[in-house]
Amino acid sequence: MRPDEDGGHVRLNARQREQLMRIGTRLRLQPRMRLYEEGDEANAVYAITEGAVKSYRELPSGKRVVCAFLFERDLFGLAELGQYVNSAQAVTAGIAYRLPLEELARILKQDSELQFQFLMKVTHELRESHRRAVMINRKDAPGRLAMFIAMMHQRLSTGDHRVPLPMSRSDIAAFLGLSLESVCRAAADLERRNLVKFEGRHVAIITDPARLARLVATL
Amino acid sequence: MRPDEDGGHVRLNARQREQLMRIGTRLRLQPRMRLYEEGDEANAVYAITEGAVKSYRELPSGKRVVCAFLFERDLFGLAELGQYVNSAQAVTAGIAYRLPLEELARILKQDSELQFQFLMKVTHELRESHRRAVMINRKDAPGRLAMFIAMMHQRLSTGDHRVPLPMSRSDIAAFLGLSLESVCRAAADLERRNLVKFEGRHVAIITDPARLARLVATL
DNA sequence: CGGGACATTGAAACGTCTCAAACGATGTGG
DNA sequence: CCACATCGTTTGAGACGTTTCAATGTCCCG
Repeated sequence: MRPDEDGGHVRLNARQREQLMRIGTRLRLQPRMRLYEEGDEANAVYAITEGAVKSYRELPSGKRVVCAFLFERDLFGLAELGQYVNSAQAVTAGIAYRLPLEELARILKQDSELQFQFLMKVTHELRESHRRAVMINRKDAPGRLAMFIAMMHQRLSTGDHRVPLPMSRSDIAAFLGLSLESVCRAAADLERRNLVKFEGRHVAIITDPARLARLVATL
Repeated sequence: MRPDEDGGHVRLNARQREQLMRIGTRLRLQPRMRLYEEGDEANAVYAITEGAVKSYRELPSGKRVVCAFLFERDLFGLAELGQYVNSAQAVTAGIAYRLPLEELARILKQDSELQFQFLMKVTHELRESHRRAVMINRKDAPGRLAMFIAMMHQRLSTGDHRVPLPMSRSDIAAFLGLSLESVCRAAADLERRNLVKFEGRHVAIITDPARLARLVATL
């Protein structure tokens, strides 16, 4: 019952990939481009192959909660089958495939192996969501940000110690359940303690992996 | 592509239910009974038909984070396929079915309709997890507790305004990301404002549904 | 009846939030 | 080419609310 996994990322075989390509339409993502809005009728699922997307919820007060950041090989729009319950917006330029729900359902019912991969995928997202819950449980802003950076490092592994943070500080704040200002201060704090160094606003360099790891593990 | 849903709860047909019963073993849940531990090899999925279970993660510091409370018709143990990444413990007495992963996988591959129900179920859990994220985003303890009570009311609808809260205050705190004391104070606060009244520790009575709803919606 | 876990309440300390102001990059029009 | 407007970011100071620590109270089960 073990699928072809790689750090939680499901791998499709050539046939499956080709099958999806056939029903999907390629989408060129532009920064800030909206893919769907909360409340829209859900008629497609999306798969990213390049770039970054955020899934978020708009609150009556105008505040936002970012539920997840999605990157290459992620699937989204699946979490809500009648209507979308989140909105999705591109954070950077990139490429995504739009898979019409109708046809996708047909394929999934025929190819139980492929459907199983989808089940894996959602299961994995649920796991991620739980990790987020653990992260939010921390009370200290620097700790949360450290976990976030570690998470991004793991997800977007570059081999070295450079961690891309394509999203804005506000987005990070909306994801971590902090105010924008707290994120800034937390970043400054981590830098002051020589754990990470920021290169511009969208790259973090882990300067002391061991101590950062210790901070992350200090729950 | 719309499944037979009822407020997010997937309904299985008689054949499917019977199929699962055949491979499953009935489990009599006792309060505090452990179903599995984080790190154990995952060899079964569980379905509750009665009672309440919590899924939680133990942190190095000894603190706990409750990822979810599970009730009748919920499925759990699915979120982690190689090894369990959470622990699960019964909160009350009840009944659950243990579905061995091996046989379940066989059935799912044969019955793509049933597998689809499982996909729905996990998808629904992911949605729930997002709602939790929104709840945690609130900074005020009374607001969080109000949302929690509203959530429980919706999930365990009793028709009237009585809301069962089978779990302990600590569990609620571990779920909401608050300290035990804050939950108590929040409860006292809601009671002082005449929004809900507590009958013992495990029943909340919504005395002013309109104002409670307004507080819940004040995000 | 007593023990132990759970729950409640009080008082002080800490850290984030909010409000406000300055800073930096970016892009447009004079 | 520069002034200027705009957006996102950074930094500062005070207020608020939760956490923590500690003591007391309550329920449940042997």
